[in-house]
Amino acid sequence: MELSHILDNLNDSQRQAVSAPPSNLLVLAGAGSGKTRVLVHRIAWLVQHEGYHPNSILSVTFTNKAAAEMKGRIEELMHTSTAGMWVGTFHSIANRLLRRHWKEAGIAQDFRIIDSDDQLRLIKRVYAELEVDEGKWPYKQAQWFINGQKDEGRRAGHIQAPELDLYLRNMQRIYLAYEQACERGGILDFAELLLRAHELWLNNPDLLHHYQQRFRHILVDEFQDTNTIQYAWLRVLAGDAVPMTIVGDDDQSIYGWRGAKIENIQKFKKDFKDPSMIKLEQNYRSTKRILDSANQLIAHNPDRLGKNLWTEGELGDPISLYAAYNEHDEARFIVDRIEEWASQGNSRIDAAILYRSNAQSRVLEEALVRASVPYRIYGGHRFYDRLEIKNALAYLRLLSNRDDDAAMDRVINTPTRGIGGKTLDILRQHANEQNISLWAAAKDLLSSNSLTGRARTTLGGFFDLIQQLSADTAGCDLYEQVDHVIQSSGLLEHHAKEKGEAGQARVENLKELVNAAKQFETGTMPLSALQDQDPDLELSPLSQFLDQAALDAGDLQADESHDYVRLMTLHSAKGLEFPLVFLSGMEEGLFPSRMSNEEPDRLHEERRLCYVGITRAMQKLYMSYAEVRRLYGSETYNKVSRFIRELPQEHLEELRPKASLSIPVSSKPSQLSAKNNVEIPDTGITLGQNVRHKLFGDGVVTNYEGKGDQARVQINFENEGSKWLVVGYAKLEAI
DNA sequence: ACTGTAGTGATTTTT
DNA sequence: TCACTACAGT
Repeated sequence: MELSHILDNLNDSQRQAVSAPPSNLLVLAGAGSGKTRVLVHRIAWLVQHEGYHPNSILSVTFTNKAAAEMKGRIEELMHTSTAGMWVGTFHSIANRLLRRHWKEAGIAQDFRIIDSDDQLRLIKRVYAELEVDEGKWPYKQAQWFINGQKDEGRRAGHIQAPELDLYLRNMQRIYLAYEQACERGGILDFAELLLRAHELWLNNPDLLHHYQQRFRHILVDEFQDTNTIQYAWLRVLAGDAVPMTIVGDDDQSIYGWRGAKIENIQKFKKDFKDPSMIKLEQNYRSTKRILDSANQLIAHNPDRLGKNLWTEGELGDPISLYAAYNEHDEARFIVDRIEEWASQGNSRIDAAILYRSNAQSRVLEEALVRASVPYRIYGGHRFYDRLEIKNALAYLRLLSNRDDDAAMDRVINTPTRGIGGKTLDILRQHANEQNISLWAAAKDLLSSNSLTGRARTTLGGFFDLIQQLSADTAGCDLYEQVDHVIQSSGLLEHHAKEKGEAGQARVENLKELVNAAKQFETGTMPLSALQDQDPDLELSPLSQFLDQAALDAGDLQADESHDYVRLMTLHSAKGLEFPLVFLSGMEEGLFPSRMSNEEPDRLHEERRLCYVGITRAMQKLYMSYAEVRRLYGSETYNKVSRFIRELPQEHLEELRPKASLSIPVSSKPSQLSAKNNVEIPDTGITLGQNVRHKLFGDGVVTNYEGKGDQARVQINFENEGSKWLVVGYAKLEAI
């Protein structure tokens, strides 16, 4: 077979990685070094050169987006379908295994997956059941605890809680009751999928052996993001039988706070047999100055595997640093730069504004709106997370599995049908006492005539509604089922009644859900990246659709327009690239976050986050910080981020050179009026004078304060309307 | 069932 | 500051 297409157009290290013998291999892939390319080409190499059957390849990613991209590129390169290959996220692959082997895994055949929102609701119910005081032990803390334990592979029963450790004893109690509630409802949360998949191997040696025979090679993307249970799952599956190719970058590990173990990369080198390592250091994305800056920054971190990005490309522009007076000034500056860039014939889609925390987006958004610049904020609510969608899905879940308490809990009185708190209490108590699901409890109470009056009527009404919906939609197409459910349940009407535009939007979303169901069935799903149906399994379309909704974000396709700026957190920018990038809020306390100040490891992760941010930029990078920032209602005066100081100064261009207007002011901060015509000492500039600033244009000097090189001049700029703007160290010329 | 108010807490997020 | 929650009152 002609194989040149697999190895052509690769650089030396890429080619080495792709064509390495099929044994354990670690590919240390720097940002923008073509790691997906290497993974895809390696799969093609294994199949077309080493003669592996496509079915014997297992390729694991973290996000659906990455999995979808990989599938697409494999098909493009190999001109074959990826249908037989196992390419998916850890969670979707775990789900696929558990759907097949639910018996061996000891779970319900029709188990449903719940997201963290439903998980929290369930935990709240457990609290009520156990009469735990929420004030003492916040719900979120229990959720954090449970997920953390599962990520480490620990069950509630494994925990050794000393009698005096009240925290641990309480958490264990909650974890235990939560486990039971999940068991009762046939519910699996995200962490449980992974834990069960791991236990599946441990408890069923024959099954493990079967899959070790089946998979001849395992490939893992973003290995630095694996947590303990994911590593363990891979470790057991691979054993000494299945070689692995892992790709990762320790310098881009930014998810330690949610359990990712950066050391898993080093562990791989120790735990797996004869691993070889190849570094991909040639970068095809950024200019030399950007790469040099990133390299020098990350060099401040200890214990790196070590890697230096280089490029054959241009030196490029310096990194521009802007010291804004406050967050509004910063936002205005960024918007001005974008408009300047757009006016030079560039597209706004090529520009991204990145920030450390979501709270920062608001001011930026305001500035964009004021300047009528189109933008889109990334992150936040996923399609399947919206209230109305979750409600609709809960009805569908209940149709698929009556025992799904999380679903029942959500819709039993949505829309309101007069089932009051008292009735619910009775129902829950009965369910707990009998250790049965809410649905079973309702059935019990209704048939035993132990309810009276209104409670009986309303609960009976709900019971009949679900049965009726089920009967009505038997044999229907999926989309008809969805459509029927949102209408007959009264959900559509309920949301339509909501006042304002919100109601309208919700109705639209519900219609979009029907549409999504239609497209899901016909296999033309633009909402989705998943499409990970197991051809060997007979799962109802509804179940498949619900799995999809649980495991996939359902992100809408990018807009038709290519003229909007993108705003996102540094975390969600990982894996992306933009010609023009702004890193905003480069201040101590914000970035690095004050929460990371205590532990060195957390600070290192912040530094890696900055490294990720810098390496997103292809052509031009701006960084900015605000001297004063309003945060949580009070003004904070932050120092410039240490990360700025860690950059090579020769690649930095300060848009406000400090030296150009250093004002030795010995007097107290002044409140002098602009009319006074007082000279600011040693500057030759007087209050009331007209000045020109190279970025802001013309203005009037109206005040100064501070002393020494801390002095600030306050200038009222004409083009800023009546706004006051204080500019420190500004380069000014008199006009 | 809806509405008002007082209290609270506030990186980062995928599945 | 502000957005979200729990709870009390109608």
